[in-house]
Amino acid sequence: MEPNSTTENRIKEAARKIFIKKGLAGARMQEIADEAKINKAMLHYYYRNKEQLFKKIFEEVAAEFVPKIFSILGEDRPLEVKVQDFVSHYLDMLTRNPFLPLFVLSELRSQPEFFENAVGIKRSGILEKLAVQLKAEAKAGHIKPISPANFMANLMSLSIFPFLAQPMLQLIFSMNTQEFKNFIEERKQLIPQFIMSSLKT
Amino acid sequence: MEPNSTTENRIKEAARKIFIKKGLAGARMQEIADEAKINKAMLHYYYRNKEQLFKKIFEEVAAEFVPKIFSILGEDRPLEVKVQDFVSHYLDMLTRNPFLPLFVLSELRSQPEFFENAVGIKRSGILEKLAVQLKAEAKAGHIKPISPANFMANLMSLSIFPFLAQPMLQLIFSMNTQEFKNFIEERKQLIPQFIMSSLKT
DNA sequence: GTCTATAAAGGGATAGAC
DNA sequence: GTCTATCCCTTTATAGAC
Repeated sequence: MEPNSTTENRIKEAARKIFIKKGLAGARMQEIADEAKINKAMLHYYYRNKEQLFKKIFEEVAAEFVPKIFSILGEDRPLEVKVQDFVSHYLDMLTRNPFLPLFVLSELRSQPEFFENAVGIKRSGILEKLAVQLKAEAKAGHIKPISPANFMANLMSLSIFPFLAQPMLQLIFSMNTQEFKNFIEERKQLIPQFIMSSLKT
Repeated sequence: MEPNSTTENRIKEAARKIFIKKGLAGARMQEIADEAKINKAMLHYYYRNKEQLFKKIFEEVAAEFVPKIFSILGEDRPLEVKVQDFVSHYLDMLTRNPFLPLFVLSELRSQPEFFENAVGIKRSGILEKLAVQLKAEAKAGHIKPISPANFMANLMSLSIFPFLAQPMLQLIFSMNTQEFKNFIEERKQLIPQFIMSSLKT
């Protein structure tokens, strides 16, 4: 068993696994209990009901999805370096947690209110810093002008979408799981190139 | 009521709406019946059970998601024109059906076998034509070399992801629904520019 | 804290009248 | 084809012993 194997930790790990795979509606309390190797009644002892257990898990997972990594974008470094760092770290994280984006975005659609707490990015000032840098670089003629929203949408799209569409991409391009991993690995180099080339004046 | 308001059509429209919003596990037969303004028993009369009703709907929706529009990419026209056409048409379709991508990709994760029939793209020869064109353009020095998988992944990422992440983007960038529509409208021009600039030699 | 047993609600499916 | 009534399995949640 795991190192920090208290009952509560086992419940959280099990719930995380099952909720991410099946979503709130598709998950079964019995399945979570089995995965945690405990009795179903214990779930209710620790977290009164399914909703509360889910809420707890979702908030933790959502906080990972819009992660510390975003702080990279607020640092005082050249744009290109920040893009490379962001893509590299984010793709690593998503390779370890490939189902995370679909889970967060799916549940976010039906439960938008869960998200507000989890997202620190809006209050962090990162976007403002990024906006200043994009404007400065454009004024200096280093890049084409671009809004922070479009810049971020492009960066996140190129990084996250392949994981959302993994089954479809594997089907269309006849990739097995290892080939998909190689594809992602290759994109760690390519995405920053795409982004920076598209901004060239 | 709708023009072609047979019972079967009303069931399909209602089921489509509810399944897309809640998914297979989250949808309730009662809710679909209410939406269609018929009795729950009628659902079972027309489609023996929930699974079959879902399968019918999913196949139709999946066929729209990897749509006729993809044939644009196989045509004998300049790359730039094809990209513009594709983005413009696809973003229009997604604006009319903003929940469609999340639905298809979510259910595809748990039911990959449903998709095989719906995807005509692999058998269509479009990818081969596209591969030839990308290779020729690169050899002629018009664009940087790029694999069809990366080209398609970029094109689909930039087009589809914003709809998947709509609630998150609206939250982070403080957009209301109209502003989001304007954002998408703007991207009809921007995405082809990004794509083509990133391929410039 | 942990278990067994069971209540209570939810929801898919069917029988049978019209 | 359409409805009402109902069955019955599944799943959440609780009671109560240890």
